[in-house]
Parts: sequence; C-alpha cells; structure tokens
Amino acid sequence: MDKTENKVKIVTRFAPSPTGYMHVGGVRTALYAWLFTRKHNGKMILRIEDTDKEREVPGSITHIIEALRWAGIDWDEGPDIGGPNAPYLQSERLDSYKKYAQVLVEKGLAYADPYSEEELESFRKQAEDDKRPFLYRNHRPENPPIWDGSMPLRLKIVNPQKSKWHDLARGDLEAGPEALDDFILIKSDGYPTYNFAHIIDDLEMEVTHIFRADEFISSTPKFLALYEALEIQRPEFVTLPPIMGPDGKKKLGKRDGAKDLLDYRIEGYLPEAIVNFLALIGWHPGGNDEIFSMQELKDLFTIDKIHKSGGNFNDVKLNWMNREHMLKLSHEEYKKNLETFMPEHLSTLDTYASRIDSVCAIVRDRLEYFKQIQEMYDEGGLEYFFVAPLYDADILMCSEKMRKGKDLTRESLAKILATCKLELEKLPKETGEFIEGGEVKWNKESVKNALWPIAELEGRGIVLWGIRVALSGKEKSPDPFILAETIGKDETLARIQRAETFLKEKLVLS
RNA sequence: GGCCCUAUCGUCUAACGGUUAGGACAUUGCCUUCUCAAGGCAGUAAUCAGAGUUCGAUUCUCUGUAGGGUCACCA
Repeated sequence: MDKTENKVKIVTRFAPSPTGYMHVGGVRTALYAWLFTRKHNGKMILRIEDTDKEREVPGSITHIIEALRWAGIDWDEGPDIGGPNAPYLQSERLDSYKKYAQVLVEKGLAYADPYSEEELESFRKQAEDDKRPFLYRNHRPENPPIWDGSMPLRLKIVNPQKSKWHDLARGDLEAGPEALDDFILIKSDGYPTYNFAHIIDDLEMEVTHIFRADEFISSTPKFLALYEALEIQRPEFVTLPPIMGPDGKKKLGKRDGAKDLLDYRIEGYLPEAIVNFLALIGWHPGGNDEIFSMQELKDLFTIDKIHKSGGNFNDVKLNWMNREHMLKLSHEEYKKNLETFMPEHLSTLDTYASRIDSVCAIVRDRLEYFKQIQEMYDEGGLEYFFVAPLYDADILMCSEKMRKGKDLTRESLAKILATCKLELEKLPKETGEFIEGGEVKWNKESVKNALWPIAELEGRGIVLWGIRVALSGKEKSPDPFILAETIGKDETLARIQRAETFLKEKLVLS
C-alpha cells in the first residue's frame, strides 16, 4: 500500500455541505484525510457540496473554514484560496455535471424521469404494501421523453448484479443487486445530486483517496455503477467507522449534544486536544500512548490502523485529555488562554495585573478547560483572589472534624487569628526578592513557617482553616499559604483583621 | 422489512494463533492533607453466544444474537 502511495501523488478532499455547523464527526473525517495527505506530501482540497439550495445555511462556508483552521487543518485548494481546479463550490460547476450527464444520455445510460412525485410515491407505497423493496427500475418508462432539463435525469442500471469492492480501511465489501437502482443524477432544479456531483468532481480534481463516513457504504454500489458507466477509474475508498453518541446507541447527532467544533473553542478547549481525542476514536497507532501532538499523529498515521467498529464520544475523557494538553502549555501560553476567559469585572481591577500570574499557577492543576475558571470555587467565583471576601460565620468557624475535639468559640478563634496576624507582621513584605541578612521573605514558605508553630499549638485544623477562610471566605479554596503569597502581605493582614473584627462583632450581636 | 456494516472491562483502546488478555478515562479504597483540587499506591471490571478449523483461538470460518447504517429530486 505505502509503496504506491509514495509514487503517485496523493490527492484527498474534504467535502462538507454548508448546513450550518461543523460536526465533530466531519472534523474527524477531515482530520484523517489531512493526516494522510500531509504524511505523504499530497494535496488536499476543500470542496463545498452546496447542491441542496433548500438546506443551505448562509454563512456556513466561512464557519466551516474557520472551524477547520482552528483545528489546524489546512488545504492546498479551496473556495477561500482558489487553485487550478476552481471553482470549489459545486453550485458553480453545473456545466461539468451537465457535460457528463450528456455523455451518459448519449450512451443510452441515462434517461429522463417522467413521473410526478405523487406517482413515485404510490409506487413506493405499493412496494411497501407488498412487502418487497421498492426499485425504480421496475417502473422504468418504456419510451422516456427527451431530457430537456426540466425532469430529473436518472442513471440506467443496465445489469443489476452483486457489487464487490475493496475498501482500504474496511477490506472487502459487497452488496446485493437490491442496492442498485436507477438513481437521480440531475434534479429537476438543474442541480446534481451528491451521488453524481462528487464523482464528477473527484474525477476532474483527480482525487486519489476518498475519506468518508460509514453511511456511504450502502450507496457505494451506485457509485461503482457510475464509474463503470463513465468508464473511469475510481479513487480508493477509505471508510471510517461511525462516531456514536454518549449512550453508544446511535450515531452522534446534533440532538445527542454533538457540538459544533467551534463550541469547543468557546468553552476553552485546546484544538490539539480535540484533534488528539478525535483521532483516537476510530484509529490507534498501537501501544499504550494516548497523548499525541498534531505532528506525532501525522507521523504515526496509517490507514491500516483505522478501526472498523464505531466508538463513543466520551466527553469525560475529552476533558481529561484537554487538561493533559493544557499542562503542556508554557506559563505564558497558559496565561494568554486563561485571560480570554477572565470575567471583565475582575480583569479591570487594579489588583488584577499583579496577581494573575499567581492565579494562573494555582489554577493550572484544577482546570480541564479554560472556561471552567468562570465556575471555579462555588458561586463567588474567584473574586477573592482580587478583592476581599465577605464572611459567613459558620464557614469561618470550621467543622467539628477540623476542631478535633477542641472547644472553639468565636472569641477564641478571633484571638488565634490575632496571634497569626502578629506573627505575619514580623515578616518582610517583599515578594520574590532575596532579602539580605534574613532568610524570610513574603512567600508561601515563609508564611507557612510563621504560621506553623501556632497551628501546632492551637490545632492545625482550627488555625489553617481559619486563616484560609479569612483570606478566601470560601469553604473550598487553595491553601492559605499560596493565597497569602498571592495577595501579598498588606492584604493578608487586612483580611485577617477583617475576619477578626467580623467574629467579634458577631459575638456582640448574638 | 430488504440490503449492508460491526462486536475485547461502563467508555476509548492494546493484542495482527500461544500473554497471568495490557494501558487510559471513569469508579472504589488507601496514602498525602487545613478545605478543594492535584499527586502517589492499590482494587473491581472485558474477549456477545454456540458450533467448527487447529496441538492451541480474542484473533480464522459458519450460524445465531445484539447494535449501527442505509433504502430521498439530503449530503
């Protein structure tokens, strides 16, 4: 296989129809074609199959292009960049289809369909009532009218028999003669059907490998008949297994929550992660590795490793994988991504600039996708990184478990906090700079060293919980030391002071 | 219903006639621990069923079963 691939120039195409969004299944098809093409220094074409004017959604083409580019997939010819085989919109290639249709008419292999939709419908119904499959060729008109373009044009299947073919991913396939019928080449509106158009385009564009979804297996006999009628050589088929919905029951569709690819960008997923994940549904290079870069995928990709059976789209694992890719980012890259998801009311604060780096580091282990930053740590989000929190007495007082049997009143907690504050005041204020003549500076280590003796004395649960909540106001948050380091000495002391006062006031009130 | 495709832990998968059937996600337990994460360790968990071929079948063949696809003037 690989030998011939290297001799003949590989030409692949991705040919979506502009129906509004970029299905992840489609992205995978494009991805496999892309990996294969780029690995073999081939040529990839983007072609838009816009022959159904009814379904076309305006803006789709730009959307598709944007989505594919985001995923890191590029092409050598396409509607946006042109190329020697232009145009790349099927709606602009009508002359080609007409030309080949005429060839078939002249060969006596295509004929006009004179029936009305109602008549066709009744044939179908009759077949259904008789419990046999409907075949148009059983109703083929004796003397079809001359095709003037106002009626559909059908291919005449002269000798319906069993079809056999080879698929590079699936192996040998076959279908009975029932799968073959006189199908429509050109619709009455003058546009070709998919079945016809893609074959003409692939021929004219000299496509060598067709990467396609599983559902096209059933119509392959039709394509084969057309190649034969046209007396042309067919490209290789590479049929991919289906991607199922999370329940594993049905093909992944819009209703099962199949997202548009760009939704993942909105959620703050990394394109490399999506690509990695998608690549591994239906293909695996062997071995135990799972995290691959685009480059690695390209190097490893081979058609014979494509699976036959379908796979589920499991977004729990996608999240894990996305985190793995996020972890590979440098601090600067991570920060850049994260900042696009920072709520504006925080990013405009004057505490923001000095603390965002630290927040980045803190959040790094915790996020599976960047938008999660917005839902982090309870409802309050991450305000407490930038502004002093409000307190809840119950949370501040910590749980029984943390107290470990020790009595704790608001007054005694306030005292403990005061003691901590006293110790922390002794620390120099500077962060990140070496302090001459003293080991301590204001970083999480020194804060820890200052607090630890008190914690040992009064109970770790009480002291560390108390400080942490004094700094964050939250039941759940990063540890107090890193929080203290992040907000700096002045604010740490101020927040402890506030918590202390809060406790005392509460005490007086109650 | 006709035709077609597919079948390894719950999920993604490794294995290309010989393995204690491996890894990952998820899950469970433990460790770490001031909370939440993260991290570390450990555990539970699969060859759809039945025949054949073979010294030996997850792997090859057949049958059954289940799931999926497709039967448009959609792609």
